[in-house]
Amino acid sequence: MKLKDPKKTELIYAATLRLVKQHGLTALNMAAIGKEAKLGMGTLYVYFKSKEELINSLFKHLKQLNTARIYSSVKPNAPFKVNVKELYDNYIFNRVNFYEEHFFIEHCSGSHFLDKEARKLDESAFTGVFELLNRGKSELLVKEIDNALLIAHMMGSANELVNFCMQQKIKINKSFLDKTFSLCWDSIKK
Amino acid sequence: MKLKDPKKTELIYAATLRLVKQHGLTALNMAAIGKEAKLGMGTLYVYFKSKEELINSLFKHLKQLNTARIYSSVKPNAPFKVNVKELYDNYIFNRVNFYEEHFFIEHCSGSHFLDKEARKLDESAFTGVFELLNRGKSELLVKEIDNALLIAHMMGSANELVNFCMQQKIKINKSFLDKTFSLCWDSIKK
DNA sequence: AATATAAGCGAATAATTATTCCATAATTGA
DNA sequence: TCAATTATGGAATAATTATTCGCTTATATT
Repeated sequence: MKLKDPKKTELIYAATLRLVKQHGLTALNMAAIGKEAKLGMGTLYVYFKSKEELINSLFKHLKQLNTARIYSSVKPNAPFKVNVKELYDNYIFNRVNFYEEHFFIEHCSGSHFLDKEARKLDESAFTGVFELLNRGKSELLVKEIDNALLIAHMMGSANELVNFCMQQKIKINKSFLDKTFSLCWDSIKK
Repeated sequence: MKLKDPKKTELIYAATLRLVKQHGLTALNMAAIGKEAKLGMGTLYVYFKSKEELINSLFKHLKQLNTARIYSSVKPNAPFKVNVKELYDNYIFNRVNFYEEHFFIEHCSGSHFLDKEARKLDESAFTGVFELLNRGKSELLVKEIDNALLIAHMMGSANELVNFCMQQKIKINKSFLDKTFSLCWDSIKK
C-alpha cells in the first residue's frame, strides 16, 4: 500500500500561508490551496478532513514552533538588560523572518475558525517574559507596573513596528533594533 | 415617492459591526446582516450595491469618525506634553468605547475587501500626530527617531493594551491611563 | 386624493466554494 | 511479480451565500 507523504502536509501549509498573506484569510479557498500547492483538490482531503481542520492544525503547529524559537538563545546568567535585549531581538527577528506565519496567526485569532484547543494555546506563550520581568523588578531596574501591561506594551510596539517595516519594505538591521529597543527599554526602566 | 431612510444605513452598519465582533469577518454574510438589522435582503441592496461596497463604505465611515474624535479636543497652544497626553487619552478612550469599530477596522485591513481609496484613508489618519511630533523635536523634547517609527511604537502599545483590557474585562480609569502613558512618554522623550 | 416613484421584502436564481467520488497511479508487503 | 491498499487528481455534486426580481407598500408631489 502507499503511505502518506509527510512533505505534502508541509506543502499544503506553505501554500496556505502564501495565499493568506497575499489575499487575506477571507479569500482563502480549497481550490486555491490545491493549485498553489500543485496538488489535486481530493489530495487536500486525504491530509485534512475539512478546511476548518486544516486551518486549526496549521495554527497549532505555528504556535508551537514560535514559542520555541523565541526563548531558545536566552542565557539565564546574563545581566538583566542583556536578556531583555536578546529576547527583544529574537522576537522582532522571528516576526520578520516568519512574517507569513504571524500574519496567518493574527488573522485566525479574530476569525470564527479556531476551536477551543487552538485558542487556549494562543495564551500561554509569555510565561518566560513574565519571570524575566520579575527578576528586573527585584533588581530595581523595572518600573512597578503589572507585568501583563508591560508585556502588552512591548509586544504591541514590536508587532506594529514590524508590520510597518514589512508594509514599507524597510529592512530591519542592527541599527534599527538598537534604536527601537531604546524606546522599549526607556519605557520600562525605573 | 418614498425616500431612503438614513437611519437604515446606520442600522445596517450597526448590525454589521455586531456580527463581525461576534463571529469574525470571515463569517459575515448578507443574510445574517439582514436578519440582525431586521431588514429584508433586498433592502440591503437599496443602500449598498454589493457586500464589498457595504464593507468599504462602513470602513471609510468609521475611519473618518475616528480621526475626528481623536483630534477634536486637542488645543494647539497647550504645552507639548499636555497635547501628547490628551491625544493618548483620546486614542485609548476611543478604542475602548468603540471597540467593535476598531475590531472591524483591523480585520478589514488584512482582508481582500478594501479598495484603494479605503486603503489610502487608512494611512492618512496620523498626519496630526506627525506634526505634533515635529513640534516636540523642534522643542528638543523628543528623540530624533523617524516619526513613523515613534507612531508605530505608541500606537502598537496602545492597541495591545486596550485589547488586553478588553479580553480581561479590565476597566480603564485615570490611574491606568497615567500609568501606561508614563511608558509611552518615557520611551519617546529626549 | 390620486399618482408616480422608489423603498421594502423575501423567494428565486446565480455564483462561488467546500466536499465527495471515481478512475488511475503508486507503493508496500507477500 | 502480483495483489492489495491507499494516495492522487480533477470532474461532479452539494452546500453556502451573493445578487436579482417581481411584487407590495409607503410617501413625496401635484
